[in-house]
This record gives sequence, C-alpha cells and structure tokens, in this order.
Amino acid sequence: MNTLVKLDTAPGLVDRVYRSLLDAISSGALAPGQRITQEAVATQLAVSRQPVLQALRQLRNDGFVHDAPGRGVLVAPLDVAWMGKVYEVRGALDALAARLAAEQRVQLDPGLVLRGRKAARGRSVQPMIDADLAFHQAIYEASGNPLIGQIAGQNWRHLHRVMGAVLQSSDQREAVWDEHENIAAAIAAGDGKRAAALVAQHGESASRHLSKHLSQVLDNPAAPVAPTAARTGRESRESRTR
Amino acid sequence: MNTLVKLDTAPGLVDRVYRSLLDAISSGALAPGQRITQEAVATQLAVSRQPVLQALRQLRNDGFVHDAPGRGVLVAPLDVAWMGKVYEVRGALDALAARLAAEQRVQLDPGLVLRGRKAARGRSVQPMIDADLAFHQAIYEASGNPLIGQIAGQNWRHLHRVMGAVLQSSDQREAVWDEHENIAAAIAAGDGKRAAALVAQHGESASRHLSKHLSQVLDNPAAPVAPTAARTGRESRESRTR
DNA sequence: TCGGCGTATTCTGTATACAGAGTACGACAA
DNA sequence: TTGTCGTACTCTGTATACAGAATACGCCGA
Repeated sequence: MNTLVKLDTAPGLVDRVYRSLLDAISSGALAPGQRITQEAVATQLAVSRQPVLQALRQLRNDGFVHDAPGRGVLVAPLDVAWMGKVYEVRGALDALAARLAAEQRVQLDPGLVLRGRKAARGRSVQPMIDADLAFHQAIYEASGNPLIGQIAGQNWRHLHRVMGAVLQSSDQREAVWDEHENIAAAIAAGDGKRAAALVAQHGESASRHLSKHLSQVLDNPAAPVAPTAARTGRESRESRTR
Repeated sequence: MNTLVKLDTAPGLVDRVYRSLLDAISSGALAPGQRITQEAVATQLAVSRQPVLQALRQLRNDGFVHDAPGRGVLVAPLDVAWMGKVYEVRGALDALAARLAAEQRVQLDPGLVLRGRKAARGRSVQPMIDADLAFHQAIYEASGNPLIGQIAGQNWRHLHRVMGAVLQSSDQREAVWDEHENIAAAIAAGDGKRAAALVAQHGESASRHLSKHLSQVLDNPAAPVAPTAARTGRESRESRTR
C-alpha cells in the first residue's frame, strides 16, 4: 500500500524564485559578492517583490546571501574556513547515514557508480557534481531518516558552489569513485562501522582537496571562478566591495 | 580585537512572530493538531497578515506546522517515530561537537552542571529543560563550528515539545547530570573518542526514555499533554480533528 | 436515511501602496 | 585639498487590496 506518489501541486512563486536564485548562486551565474536587489529580481522574473522578499529571506537564513543594509543583499563569498565547517557537519551526517543504511544492508544501485565513472572521464563538471550528489543522496535515502537528506541537502548546495569553481582542475577523479564503491560494498555487507569510517575518511579527503584548491583560486582572482558567470559591465564596480 | 558585541538591531516583525509562535508550540500553549490561521494570529499580535504569512512559511519549512489546505495550518503532532529520527541526527551532531570540543580541551563552565542538578531536584520542568539545553549548547559553542549549534538548535525545539509533555513523570533526573559531568570531564581531558562515545550513549538513552514515556502519554490522551495549554472553549471542536 | 451536487464561505498567495531607514553624493567650510 | 554636513535617492519591510483555490454546508434526489 501507499505506493501512490503524491501529485505535485503547483510549487508557488516563492519556491520557484528561491530555486531560481539558488541555482544561479550554485552555478556561479551570480558571482560571490554580487549585489542583489528585490526589484531587479522581481522585474527579471516578472513577479512582484513579495515572493522575492520571502525567497531572499530564506536564502539569508540558509546562509547563501548576506545582508547589506541599505543596498540589498550580497551573494555570500566563498569562504574557505566556513566551507570546512560545512564539511564537518556533512561528514557527521554522512557517517550516520552510512551506519543506518548498513544496518539495513541496503544494496545501492550499481548504476550510480557507473554513471559517476563515466562522468569522471568526461570533461564537463556539472555531470560529475550531479553524480557525486546522487550517490550520497542515495545513502541518505537508504538510511530511512528523511531528516538527514534534508539537512545534508542544504549543505550540498553550499559545497556545490565551491566544487563548480574548483573541480575543473581536479586530479584523482577516478579515485573518488573507488572510494564510493568501497562504501557501497561496506553498506551492502552490513558493516556499519567500516562504512562510517570510510565515509568519514572520504569526506575529509574531499574537504582537504577542495580547500586547498579553493584557496589557490581565491588567491588568484584572475582565474575564472564562475564558469558560467554572466559578467555585465556594471558588476565591475560592485565587485570592488569584496 | 573584535570584542565589540554587535548591537542588536530591531528584529523585525517576522522574526518576532516566528518566535512567538514557536514558543507557544514548544511550550504546548498551542496543542498538537491545533488549527492556526493567519488572520487569527495577525489580529492577536496586532500585525498584518504579511509577517504572519512569512513566519508560518518558515515554521512549515522547519516542520513545526503542517499544511492543511483550505483550513490554514495544523500544529505538528507529537510523532514517536519521527522524534526518534530527530534524536538520531542530534546524536550525530552532539558527537561531532564533543569530539571537536575535546580536541581543544575546552573547560566547560562547572556552573552549568550545578544549575542542572539544582533544577533536577526542583519540581518545575522548564528549568530542567533549560539547563539541559544550556549544557548541550555550551558544547556546540565550544566546538567552534557555529553550524552545529544552528542545526542542533532547531532539533532541540522539536525535542523541547516532547520533553515538556513527558519530563514531569521522569525518574533518573540526577543520572542525566552524572552523564553530563562525565562528558564534560572527557572533553576537558581532550579525550575526543571517549567524549563522543559518552554523548552518543547519553543521547540514545534519552531517546529511548522519552519515546517510551511519549508513547504512554499518547496512548493515554486523558493525561494532560500540554501543561500550560490555554484551553478556550472553541478548541474542543477543533481538537476533534486529531 | 444516505449519497451527490451546487453554492457560499473561508483561507491563502500575490500584487500594489506606503512609510521608514540607510546610503551615497554633492556642497560648503577650514 | 580635505573633512563634515545636508539633501536626495534607493531599498527594504509592513500594511492593504484583490483574485484564486479549497472546503464545508445545505439542498435535492433516490
């Protein structure tokens, strides 16, 4: 019973504006430090300021934008130290999820790993990030605790920004998926302790790797941080405020 | 440097409405299953519907109220299974925080434990919950990762509801503070592994204890679930919808 | 007496209007 | 030329207005 999927009700403007802005921030289309005003978003999306106001409030609560009193909000900068803290939390959640999934001996879909390896051999970053996220989300779902996926999902959006800026110059892409495969095996075998340890190790190495590259990128503002950034002439003045 | 405390700007109506509603839900003044409409809140707090709308949206995102299409929103019921999931997540965060705090050999304020023991000997529940929360929050702060306190704080609000409904009939109040004292000792000694293990154990026992009592209370609706519930005559009809 | 339909009511979500807070810029004095 | 003051402007947050969606209730027929 209960096989009926709940029919998708209209998401409402607020959620759509939120998604739109978050996608733009995650992908780098809205560069870190860039200024955002309600009215600009409202006119661009052809809605009133009211849904934008609420979406921005939510983005602020989630830490994706910061307040700039009197001048709107600013896209949150890419902060190495803070990214490390996000990774700490995600690591704890990942370990928990892996342990819970292992207790149920869940068999993760092998297609996830195949897709990941294929993406790793490719050249575009987006599929790589998507595959990585999909794998970890599968663990969250397998844990049977929806709260984990909910909170960790938020963290992933933060990391998404950094990965987009860094991953293109990455080595050890294949190695990541070896680790993933080991994790899946440990979960399937029901070895919760080992699964949690592997996940923790995996997260830590990813954190070190990203933070190293990120600080390089941040020290070298000449390199293009935002691959798909739509740089209009007006922004140059504002990016000075960073 | 940086010793200046940031001066408290006016919190804004949305946040105040949010706090007001959340306090009412946490304390039980708004009983589980009770119906809430924007207009009722707006008139009662003497504000327009706009801030209420936003506050309710946030409460819905955080899981404190559920949608009741066409009839407003309903205060989230006290669900045993879900409370267990909240505890799982909190346990993972607590363990992480304890480990991080131990790495820095933080000395927690002994006054926290003293205050807790004093409250445990008292009769009123609120100080007991407050002391418990204060102790754990001290660990979050000691971890140096503000994200932990932020997320775990949300979870605590959920647990707060359950504790208020259950804690009055609790035994082993002193035992809890023995555990707390051991945790603080492990952190001060820099033994991260032991601290994390103690915290995890502590959380699990609390979870078991609460869920047992909660299911008793839920099976026995005659017992007063909400100690400070302001029961007006009108509510009797609505509580039928539970 | 029970089930189905239509109307009225209620509630939400979005749009517009308005007032307050803060910043940025220019003018003036030293 | 530089620092300070005053004014205009921009932006946000709250209040009000309006339209759409869903429910509840009463009426009718079987």
